[in-house]
Amino acid sequence: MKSPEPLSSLIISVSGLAFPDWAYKAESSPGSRQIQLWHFILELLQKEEFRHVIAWQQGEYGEFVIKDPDEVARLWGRRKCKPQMNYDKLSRALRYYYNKRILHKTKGKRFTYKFNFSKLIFVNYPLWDLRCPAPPLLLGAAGMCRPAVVSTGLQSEVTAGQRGMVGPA
DNA sequence: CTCGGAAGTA
DNA sequence: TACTTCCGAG
Repeated sequence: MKSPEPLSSLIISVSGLAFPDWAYKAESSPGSRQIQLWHFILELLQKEEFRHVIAWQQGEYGEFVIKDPDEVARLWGRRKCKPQMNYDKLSRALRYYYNKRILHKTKGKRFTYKFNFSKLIFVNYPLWDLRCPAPPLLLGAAGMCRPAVVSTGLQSEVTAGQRGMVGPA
């Protein structure tokens, strides 16, 4: 069954924070796209209820540690309807992110990866409000830490602004 | 554990 | 395209 809700007014509330539905979609796709793994990881990273499963690495910019690989895999598998998911497979998906420049591995540190935020957040989360215990990740760019109450007007702004590339030098 | 090729799925 | 599955190598 398809959701009949209008794209403009769907707001998802998450432990004090509100996220517009488009925040869950990838860069350029107005329609309904499946959730991305990095979206999911960021999602878990925001909720304190998963702090024992996955959390930001204190002191490191955008670095996070998967404290309970099996649980993260189980949660990911549930979201994607892949009951057979496990850390071996999930980590393979994460490794594909290395070339995509979304993530990279923190060598030596077990279950530790790091986001390449410089290219990710600004393109996909123009209004992201990350108040994680970690460093002030996205400050510095245009003031984005705004209340996530999105109106219809912002959507077109986002859709239009996405092509403003932030590509490699 | 971590890496990345190769084949398969939707 | 974005993984999922399987797996040999380091």
